[in-house]
Amino acid sequence: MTTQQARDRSLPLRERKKLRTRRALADAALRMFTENGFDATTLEELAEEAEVSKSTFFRFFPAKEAAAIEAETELWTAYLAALADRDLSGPVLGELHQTLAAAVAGLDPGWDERFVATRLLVARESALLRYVEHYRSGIKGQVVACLAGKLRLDPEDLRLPVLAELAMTAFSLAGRPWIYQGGRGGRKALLERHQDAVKAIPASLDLSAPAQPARDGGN
Amino acid sequence: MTTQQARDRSLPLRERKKLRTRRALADAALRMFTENGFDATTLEELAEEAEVSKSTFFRFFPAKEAAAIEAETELWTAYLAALADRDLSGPVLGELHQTLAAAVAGLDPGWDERFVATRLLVARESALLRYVEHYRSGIKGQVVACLAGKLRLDPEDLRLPVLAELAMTAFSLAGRPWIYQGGRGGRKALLERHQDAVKAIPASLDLSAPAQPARDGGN
DNA sequence: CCGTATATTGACACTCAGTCTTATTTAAAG
DNA sequence: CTTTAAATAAGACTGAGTGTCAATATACGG
Repeated sequence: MTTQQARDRSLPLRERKKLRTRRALADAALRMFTENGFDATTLEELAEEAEVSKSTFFRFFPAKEAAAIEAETELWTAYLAALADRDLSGPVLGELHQTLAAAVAGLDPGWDERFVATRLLVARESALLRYVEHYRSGIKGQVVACLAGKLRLDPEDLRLPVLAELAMTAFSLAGRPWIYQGGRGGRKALLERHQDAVKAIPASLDLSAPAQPARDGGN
Repeated sequence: MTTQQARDRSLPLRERKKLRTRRALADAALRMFTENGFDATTLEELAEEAEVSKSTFFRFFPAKEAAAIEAETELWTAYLAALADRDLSGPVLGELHQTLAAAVAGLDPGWDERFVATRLLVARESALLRYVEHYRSGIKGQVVACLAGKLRLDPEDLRLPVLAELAMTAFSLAGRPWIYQGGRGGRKALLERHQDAVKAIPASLDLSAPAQPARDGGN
């Protein structure tokens, strides 16, 4: 289901075991939270499912929520790595868009399915939504720092967080309808939606209200 | 320190008491979390400081974090109210900017000071940061819904969340340096910074990297 | 193959946020 | 003053998250 590198002979036995445990916990979390609900699933049950103790769980994940969003984590980790490697040239928003697209293209074959399941779960469980928002905000901060370094700009330059925000927002918004269709069309379809969302950004700034709206309530 | 309407004779006694209790809890939270740290302050101590029981605390606030960010809550509540009342005409981003400025202008005289203290605390305590991020995200959703109604657009229109995000991001970014100067210049200075941040939005989209950067590492 | 240093783990105790129930108090209305 | 409805205090209870310690498994040098 997850990355197949757990049988990789290149890694020492100890590391392979750790990877397997981590995957077992993440898979169990996604499945059990989806089936029984986040609150109704206790950590002990989850740990027992993966045949480890509660203490071991916390050696792999900093919180109950974290185990459920591995697919999200893989995505943004790949994004940050791709960004660090990239030579930027031309409009930065476009570069961020391409970087994210490249990161998505390089993910595990099974990632699509897990990502859809993860985001459906997150949309249902507010505790997870909160956690993901905070996680993405941390990523955004790292993107800003990376960009400031590459572009030799003041890290306080307001344009950087705006761009980082827009790039991530566009992707997340693009993902929403894709997810509710069960990921139809695979990640190729996701990237097309992402493209559209990026185009919607300058269009947003041009959005105007009619000069004199009918004034009959509105909201 | 907080709103002075607690002695307002127009309100029934019971309501006045509730307001006083709420303020006592919010003030105690801001002060105690700042002095002793968020984790080191238990709910029982906080409740005892305000001379109520733990159960009462949870009748006023949904979480320990919520009591510390009343100033933030007042701001965005006023923003939503101002937006609901407003007739939109012209570029929407500019309208959101003006709406927020009007909301800030209408807040309590003591709000500035509490807001500075709140945001300094939030920046220090990651649990509070997480909570605020989630709170603002909920506000953003309400802004999108309100805009969709007023502009008669599909609530799924990607431009709406982008605009809502940009308006809030601009304000929060503008607030950062203002806060670290202790709110120097009052809310007038804050609104000037806000103005600059809004201007930085279209400038962000134009930001380009040099065609061939020196390629010497960067980050 | 064996013994030792070093991670990794399980078991357990502990704190505290948050929920729930019940009995008591207090404001408002008649 | 009495009745009614709301607010509150007190305290039991659940479960997440932390810290400690002993047991166990792994890597590694001989």
